[in-house]
Amino acid sequence: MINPIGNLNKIFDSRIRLGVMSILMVNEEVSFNDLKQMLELTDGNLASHLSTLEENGYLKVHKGFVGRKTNTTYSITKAGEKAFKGHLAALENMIRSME
Amino acid sequence: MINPIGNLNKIFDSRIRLGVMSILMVNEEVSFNDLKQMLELTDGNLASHLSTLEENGYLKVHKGFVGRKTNTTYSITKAGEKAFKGHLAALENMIRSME
DNA sequence: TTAAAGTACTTTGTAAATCAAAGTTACATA
DNA sequence: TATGTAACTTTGATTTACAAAGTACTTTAA
Repeated sequence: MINPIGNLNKIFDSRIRLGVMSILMVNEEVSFNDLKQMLELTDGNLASHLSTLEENGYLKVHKGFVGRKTNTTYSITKAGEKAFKGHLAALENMIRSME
Repeated sequence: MINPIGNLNKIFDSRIRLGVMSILMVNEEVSFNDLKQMLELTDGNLASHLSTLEENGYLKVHKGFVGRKTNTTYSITKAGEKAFKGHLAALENMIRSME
């Protein structure tokens, strides 16, 4: 039998990174503050998970303004989309063996 | 918006515990060694994850024999089944928002 | 009858991950 | 001038994960 967890992506073991990705799959661009509120996180915690995702090439950052306030938004990359879909497929496979 | 990761079960953040549970959802009883081989783990690592699951009431242990060799098997409890299904439902909910 | 091997752990020690809180930089508004 | 907001980074503590070694018991092979 093949290891049923071997295809799961380690980056997505974290519930927070999983949450960020699932939000960015739906929404083209989401701001730092929106993510923070949706996921109920402290600044530091969110920032560190975002940088993990960014370092892995799963999302990209846009620094802009809303009026005169700084506004950082995040969006998923092609690689991120692929990785996330791959992870979901692996989860599905793992669970499909249940039938 | 409601926190999309709030309903995920922390016990199942671990890929290994997720793997154990998914195996035990299919198979009525699985031995320590079979789990070890299926998940490709060291004894200690598997044992510690199993005891976490046991402490949470998600699986139960049966100590028996095969021939004259000791043989420990594990099976899922009702609570474990419920928790696992709940986790999967939470994952699905989180992802369903993608459509 | 020693020796080697298997089962199912527990213990030990280290490394990695997680997180809150505080500090930081930069601009904005009162 | 002082307070506020955004988006971090740094710090430090706690938790988690893991491999490796050790343990207790039994079995099988030499």
